[in-house]
Amino acid sequence: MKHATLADVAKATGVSVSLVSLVLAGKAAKRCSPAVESKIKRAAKDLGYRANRLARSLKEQQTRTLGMLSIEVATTPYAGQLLSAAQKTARAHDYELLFVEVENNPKSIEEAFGLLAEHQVVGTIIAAYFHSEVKLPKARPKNLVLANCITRSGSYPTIIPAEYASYMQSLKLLGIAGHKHVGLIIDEVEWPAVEGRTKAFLDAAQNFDWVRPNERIYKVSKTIAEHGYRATLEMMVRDPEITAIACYNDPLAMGAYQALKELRIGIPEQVSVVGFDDLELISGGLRPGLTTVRLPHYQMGREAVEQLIRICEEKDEKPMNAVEIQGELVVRDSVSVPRNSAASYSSSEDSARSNQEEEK
Amino acid sequence: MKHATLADVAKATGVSVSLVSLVLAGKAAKRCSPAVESKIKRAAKDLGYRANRLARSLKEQQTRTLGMLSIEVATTPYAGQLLSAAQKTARAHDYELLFVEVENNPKSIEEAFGLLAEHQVVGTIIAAYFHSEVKLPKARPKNLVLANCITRSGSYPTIIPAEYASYMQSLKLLGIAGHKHVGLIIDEVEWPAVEGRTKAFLDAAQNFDWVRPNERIYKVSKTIAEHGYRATLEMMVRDPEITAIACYNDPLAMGAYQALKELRIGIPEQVSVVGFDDLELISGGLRPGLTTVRLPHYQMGREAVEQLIRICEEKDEKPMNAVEIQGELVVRDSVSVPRNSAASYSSSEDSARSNQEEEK
DNA sequence: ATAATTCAGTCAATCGTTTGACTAAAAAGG
DNA sequence: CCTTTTTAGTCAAACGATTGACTGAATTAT
Repeated sequence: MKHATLADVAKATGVSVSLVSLVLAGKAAKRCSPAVESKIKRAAKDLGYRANRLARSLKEQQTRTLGMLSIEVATTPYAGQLLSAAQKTARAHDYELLFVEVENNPKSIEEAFGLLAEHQVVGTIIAAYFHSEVKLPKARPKNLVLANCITRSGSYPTIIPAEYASYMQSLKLLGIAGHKHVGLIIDEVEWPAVEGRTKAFLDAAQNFDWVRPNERIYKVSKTIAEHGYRATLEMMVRDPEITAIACYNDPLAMGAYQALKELRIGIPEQVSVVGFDDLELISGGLRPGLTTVRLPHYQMGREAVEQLIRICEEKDEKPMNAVEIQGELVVRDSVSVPRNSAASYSSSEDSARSNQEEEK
Repeated sequence: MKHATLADVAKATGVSVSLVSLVLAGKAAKRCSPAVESKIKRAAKDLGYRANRLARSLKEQQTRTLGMLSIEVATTPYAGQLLSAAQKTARAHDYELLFVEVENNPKSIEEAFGLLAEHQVVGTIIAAYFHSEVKLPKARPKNLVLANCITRSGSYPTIIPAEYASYMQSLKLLGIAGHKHVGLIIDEVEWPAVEGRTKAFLDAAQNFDWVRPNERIYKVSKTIAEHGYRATLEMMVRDPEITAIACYNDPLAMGAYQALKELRIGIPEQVSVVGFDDLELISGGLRPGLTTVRLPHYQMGREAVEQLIRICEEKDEKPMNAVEIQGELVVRDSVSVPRNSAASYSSSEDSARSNQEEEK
């Protein structure tokens, strides 16, 4: 059963297609008598009339569809946030989202661009799941916004997390609490995110007079719990003065917890821990709850789409280049003031006290 | 700069629009000389011609767009899998995915249906992020497939996880290992998933002669680590004979780990643990690695789209109703044979041995 | 009474693509 | 040489919605 068209409504009402179109679009100013108008509206409703957007867009030479290019986005926990925000925001402006997943290479992206072109999208968002760099093909659509990624092959409006400022929030918390011996566990690969957070660490160290910060940066090859565990073990044995561990992300912090618990080091009584990302599953699931920073994936999705729509509708006077969105410090229970003295940690169980304290 | 159209290519080549269309569609059988044909193809390439799908679909009275209705899907870690699979599968068949997120109520779904109708989608998938029930509005699109959810308001092709069989795999592992005292931590809400997994537990109990299974089901109001922690604490204190804990999902298992570690109960030497879902962040991050079951989100997405396309193209002889997809047992290190004797657990630290053993 | 204006609509072209029907010229057949 | 067939194309209608230009009747103004 095909959908009702304007012609169907017109026939049912006994008027011309034009009039039905005008009335349903609310543009029948003085062209239609109230009686006929309501008759048309009734018939449209009865027939379940829905405008055919293909036809409309063809005539208007303009769709209301946005392309959403996701770079391998779909397999990560954050992905949904951004996508969800993008879709809802688009919807709120009466735009639709054509979702395409691509790989992070110019060829795959070019192919997707072509597809989107066939669908006459008016604008395109490229979103990555972690703050990364993307290489674009030579042929590019005209309205393009980047979310959570950057590119050197051109200058486009870009929405990225404020790595430095966001991370600084949790580091400041450590600094204010009085920590002087802080270790950092971070990815060895020089992502933009790594750069910003490392700089934040070093600046915080300077501001708060942290001791030997450069020697206390532990690099890992994968930012997963396992590596956080190993790095923490190494850190605490080599450098028992440390009273706080800043982790590049929550999975690393999860590993840090495991190492600290194994060493019978109380969190946060003996060592404070901060993470990054606020993966609720981890940060909310750990005991004690992990103090971390929530990255604004939802806002990034929203901002990106709003920006894109502004560009598409040419409401944008001066297209800005990169907007940084600040994360939000989520305070749970993994940070306290530093303990007084340095302990000597080995695998011995001299201080199982910490766990006792937790239980009371 | 508008896109090149058939007319542009025709003008550039000096032939009619029809011929260009025919040639580019490969339907110019005996209607075109080889010379002209290659001239047309050249011009099309040079101009970067891309067919306008709106116009094509309008003419053909048929799009190649599928609607993807996600029920609050986008905020969960699994979401991406399903979505990614769906998009890639659609792409592989030259279909596009129009992504819309909805709430799980008939009104929101009806609104989305309307939108999709305007875009003339040929088929629709409704996907939920956990195996749940959805209520549909009266008005429904004709080609509809459900993924990871069921409905009582009609009969549609449905792709759902095989809860019973999937969960049974991990329970069987416990049974074969020789466990007789197994506890279950499960959601108190009667989702389809809860039903299937509870039945699997009871059947496994029967098959393997587990002791008092009915008394060993612990219900939680939220399936998060915190509640798994509390349930495990209660379970182990009230019922110290237990040698294995089956958890409804991985976050609960994460909580179980925390409780067991706090009680100084070694995993898996003293108590084995199994989870469900295989949230890599948790299952791969815990120490020891959590043995769990991976739900086939990727396959569900793929199957759903393939099924839908088959229906749309009417290749489907007898439309099947519900297809259950089996999960995959992921064996890590949280299961071993049961310890010999029941210990008495309190918060005392008599058996810190377990942790020692792990480290050697 | 006539002209001007308003009212209540209709007409027709257009967007880009597809495709069955048509045609003019060339080639083949008798 | 005339007919038939093939080759190499063109024509035109259609899909559904939009909208400026138009029209015929009724109302108002002069």
